Amino acid sequence: MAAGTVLWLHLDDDSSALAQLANLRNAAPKALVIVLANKPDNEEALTLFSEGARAYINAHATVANLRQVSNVVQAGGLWIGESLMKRLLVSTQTALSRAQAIAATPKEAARGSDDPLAVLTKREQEVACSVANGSSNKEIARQLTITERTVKAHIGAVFQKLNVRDRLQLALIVSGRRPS
Amino acid sequence: MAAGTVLWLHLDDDSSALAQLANLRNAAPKALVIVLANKPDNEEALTLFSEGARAYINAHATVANLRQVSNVVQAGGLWIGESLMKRLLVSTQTALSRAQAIAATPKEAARGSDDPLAVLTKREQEVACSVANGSSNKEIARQLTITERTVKAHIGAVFQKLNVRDRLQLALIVSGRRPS
DNA sequence: GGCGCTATTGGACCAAAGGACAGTACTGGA
DNA sequence: TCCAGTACTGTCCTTTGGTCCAATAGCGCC
Repeated sequence: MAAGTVLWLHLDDDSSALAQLANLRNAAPKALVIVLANKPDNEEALTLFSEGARAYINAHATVANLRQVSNVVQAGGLWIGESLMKRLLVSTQTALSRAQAIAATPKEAARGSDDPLAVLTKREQEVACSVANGSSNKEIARQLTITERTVKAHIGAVFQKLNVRDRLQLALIVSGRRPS
Repeated sequence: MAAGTVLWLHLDDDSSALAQLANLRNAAPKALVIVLANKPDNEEALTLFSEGARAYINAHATVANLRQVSNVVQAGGLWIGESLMKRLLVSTQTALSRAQAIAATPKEAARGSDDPLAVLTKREQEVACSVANGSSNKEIARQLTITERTVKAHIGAVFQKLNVRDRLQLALIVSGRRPS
């Protein structure tokens, strides 16, 4: 397999993305791998980039987009989707400050020193806390006297910002932060 | 300034690189900024990327290289030098694995005082722990090589025994906290 | 053998959760 | 004044989660 060859890896949802990429890169270490994900996820993207992926993109992207990505990768670049970019940079920041925190004060690192809820708006923090207390959307709606729909909107925003897929994972993050 | 315009920012060694970029991006928020550094530095690069730079490269690179980078950026890509890439990914990795470790440990928290899981059968404890780790029914089914249906059966039994109404409250209990 | 507990699965059914796509309204800057 | 961010609401639709009823099978025990 010559260097410069571009390979497209369409992720199979049924097994570990990392394993799939690792396999492929084992077989063709020098290929430039573009990963197509059915359900793009920031964490997954990071993991895959660290395994040597050169691009990570929604499998349902337009042909034009795919061609563009291919061009970038062939030219030696790294493709990070527009939407991913912003958040990736944010998380890179926190990852860095965390890494630094670990190096500086390993004691604090054990408890997660920075507040993951900091990126959330006031309202988002409210719903996030309620979710973490085990409330249902309906209950939260009643609590805050807003529609269940609005609760979902806030929760959806929180999921994106904290990069979790459901309320349970959100609860784990929030309660891990404040073991009261 | 139209989106898609590429700007080359040759860093002045005498003032803060971040400030220089911030200025430029203020003036042209939508431009794609390629940063040229006389003395490339990974830390600096990260800072600049988080400020919205699209590429960071040695100012003394060959013309061919610069053209290549330009192509990548114009196509919407991100250019990250080889060494930086490696470094960036490593720190991301450690942060990730740490986050995962935190997310995966609530199980142990429950082991200190009396274990509410004691009333559960072995299998029920297994699914309860998986639930508390944020896994979906489908994932648990795969993990234990049983049907999703069976997972539901176990979970239902757990709900009754622990007197909770859903997986989130179960997770909170297993994590050693009380749902309010 | 019969009883109870555990583990497993099926089908049907309904509620909750969450995404996609849109839209209105207010506010604090540049 | 225009713009970005925040808060809020709507509809449609798909996926998950959870419950009910029902069944088969292994295991230890009296």
